[in-house]
Amino acid sequence: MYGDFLLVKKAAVTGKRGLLEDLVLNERAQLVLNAIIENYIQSSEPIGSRTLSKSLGVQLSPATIRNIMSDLAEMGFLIQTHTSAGRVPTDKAYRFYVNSLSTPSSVPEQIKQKITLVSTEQGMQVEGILAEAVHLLADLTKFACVVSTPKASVSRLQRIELIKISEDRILVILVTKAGVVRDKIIFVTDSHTQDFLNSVASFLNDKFKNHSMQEIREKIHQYLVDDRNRYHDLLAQAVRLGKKAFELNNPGEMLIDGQMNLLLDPHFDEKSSLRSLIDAFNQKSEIMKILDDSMREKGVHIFIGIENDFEQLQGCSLITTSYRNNQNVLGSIGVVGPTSMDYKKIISVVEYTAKILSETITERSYD
Amino acid sequence: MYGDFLLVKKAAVTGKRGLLEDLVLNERAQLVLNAIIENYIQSSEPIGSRTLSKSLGVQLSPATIRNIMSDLAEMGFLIQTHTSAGRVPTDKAYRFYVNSLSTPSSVPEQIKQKITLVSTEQGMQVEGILAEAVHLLADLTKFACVVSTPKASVSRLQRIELIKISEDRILVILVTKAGVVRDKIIFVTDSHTQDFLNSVASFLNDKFKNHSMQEIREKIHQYLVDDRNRYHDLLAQAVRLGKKAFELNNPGEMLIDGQMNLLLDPHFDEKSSLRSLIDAFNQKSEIMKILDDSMREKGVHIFIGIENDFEQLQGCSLITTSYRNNQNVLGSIGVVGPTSMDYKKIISVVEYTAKILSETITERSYD
DNA sequence: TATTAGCACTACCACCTAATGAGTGCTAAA
DNA sequence: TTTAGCACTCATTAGGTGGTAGTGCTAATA
Repeated sequence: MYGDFLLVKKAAVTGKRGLLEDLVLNERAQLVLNAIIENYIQSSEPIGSRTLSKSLGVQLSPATIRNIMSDLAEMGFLIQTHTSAGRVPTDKAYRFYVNSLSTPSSVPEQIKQKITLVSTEQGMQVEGILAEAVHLLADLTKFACVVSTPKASVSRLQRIELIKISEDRILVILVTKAGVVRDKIIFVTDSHTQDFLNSVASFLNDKFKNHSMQEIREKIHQYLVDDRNRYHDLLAQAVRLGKKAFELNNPGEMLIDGQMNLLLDPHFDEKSSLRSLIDAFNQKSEIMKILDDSMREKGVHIFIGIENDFEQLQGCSLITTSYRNNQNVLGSIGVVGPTSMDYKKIISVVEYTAKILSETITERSYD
Repeated sequence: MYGDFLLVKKAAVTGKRGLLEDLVLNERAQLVLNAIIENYIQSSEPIGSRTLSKSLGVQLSPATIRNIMSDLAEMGFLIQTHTSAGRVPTDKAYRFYVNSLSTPSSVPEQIKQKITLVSTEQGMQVEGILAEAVHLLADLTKFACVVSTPKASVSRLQRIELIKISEDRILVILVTKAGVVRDKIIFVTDSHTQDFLNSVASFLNDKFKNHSMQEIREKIHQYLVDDRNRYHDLLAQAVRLGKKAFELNNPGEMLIDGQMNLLLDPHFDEKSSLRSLIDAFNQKSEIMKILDDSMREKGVHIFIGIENDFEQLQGCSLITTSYRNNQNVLGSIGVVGPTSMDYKKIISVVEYTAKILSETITERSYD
């Protein structure tokens, strides 16, 4: 049994002796593993010991590499598609590889220039900018890309408008500080004049401007709990309409671009793996969930293959990060691609795109 | 030479003797051609004389059918992939087939029920309904589907709002009778108070409510041509702001759904034909143009293969039709699929979906 | 004259086989 | 511990075969 000689107690490395909580590979094994992964990312073909021996910087014979590879396979970092084939990295290997990427590689100047292009048009609003960003990202990465639109709930109110549509319908328009305009219809039992609605809107604007939707909902709830008879008619009506107007509205949208890119990727050429991806995209909610989660914590989030909770996504990797204005985190943007994607490159491109996106949206915010 | 015996002078058929403007196939040739097309639509495999002889209603020997097929091939209705293969319909054949579909086949009750599902949610706005419709259509047809969002220009004004964002930025919100809310930022050189903007908005609303955007632009232009000194300040400012506010805004969006469906279709399994389709979808403008065109004329529009002006689309067929509210034609909805699609079915589904979509949107309109 | 039967021919396809080659694991030597 | 050497495995490829679904042509038939 070789096996063990590749392992170094993490305790020894970190200096915390005796803790033994995890194990890491020795230097040479790492070298080989990384080389395999990077080769495979490039070629998409199983890597054999001979080819690796040549391309590897260090002088190692194929036989030695075979020994190392054999051990790595036993530890679950590599698998063979069949006995006499080269080896292919597992999800575990990619995880190891990604974790070992300490310094985020910088984005090439050429790509930076392309990303700066976002938002040349002056009048463009948030949704347009997002669409442009996700399209750009899809173009740069050649994978499928997604972006979640800002959640209204976290943003602060800039203004509310109430527009009478018919006797029982009122169009509510909410403008948030983040620059997002949302509209919805509410139904009422008794009819109001437009003048009256204007007064109500004016009242709500005075009262709630600059408050977050969450706060507003809470305050309205408070009013309702209080004895409503204490209030004069306008206020009572305002509160009642306000409750409906600020009710939790659309759960947030998601824009997708570049799905078709996946078709051209050699890793998805068997139709079976595509089918599940199609399902994943059709049923937006799961991807949405991942994007939502990645809003909560700063930085780039990476989900590799089986790490995804959603089964349909376990054949691919997601790289997401949040975007924000100067006040709040607004949403997430991300890439969906094969587990064998070029993590180094994609991570940096996603990160940089999100940065530029944040800057652009901050510029357009209404503060 | 057989050839000619299949042809009947159209003149003879229509009764206009001597005109000779076009030629049509004789009855039996039509029968065979239609059978080939319908078989091919089902099986996606070249059709041979023997199989056809069996499946054909009329009693005809394979040899006879071969003669007919040979002539049809010579006339450009059929091609062979190789010498000893069965025959496959050309775009010309599909065109003939589609033209001969006189009575639009009715939609099966089962599918009708699914289509009625559109718009269960009460508060949903136009864009949401469109998204639902295009998703539904993609699901029913198993092809890629597109829908263009309503052009603001044709619709009538319900209301305009002007919201001060910063000293030099004003958020314009346009609500149309069709139920579409559009927003954009305009830039101004001198600052206004929100109260002033309210007056301007109120003025514009009084003046222009129920007028089409086109009319409004013309009227504003008229004001500007007139000596502007004749007007008092509010009006002058209103006109100036109004001009910017009603300027031709976004060229209209397009929603796409079900692109991935095309991957599963046997006709697109060679990557080459997919590539051009990906381009077509990335460069939305061309498909948009087709949708725009199909708004101008009533009914279902069918573009088969090479009939498409846009080269990237010449490998597939488009079926589009417009949707409307009770006032105006608003946009188009359509399907993009292989040239060998089941035209009979797809046409009827597109038509019916557009009908239901129109009804739903009319219901939600603000008139 | 239109239709059909018969026949020679073609080319794809599925199947087999053998050769090739890239890869492995193991063992023994350095 | 590393490496060279060797036997082995298995996917891939090329060549060859028979079968089959198709054609075109010709001559006989209704």
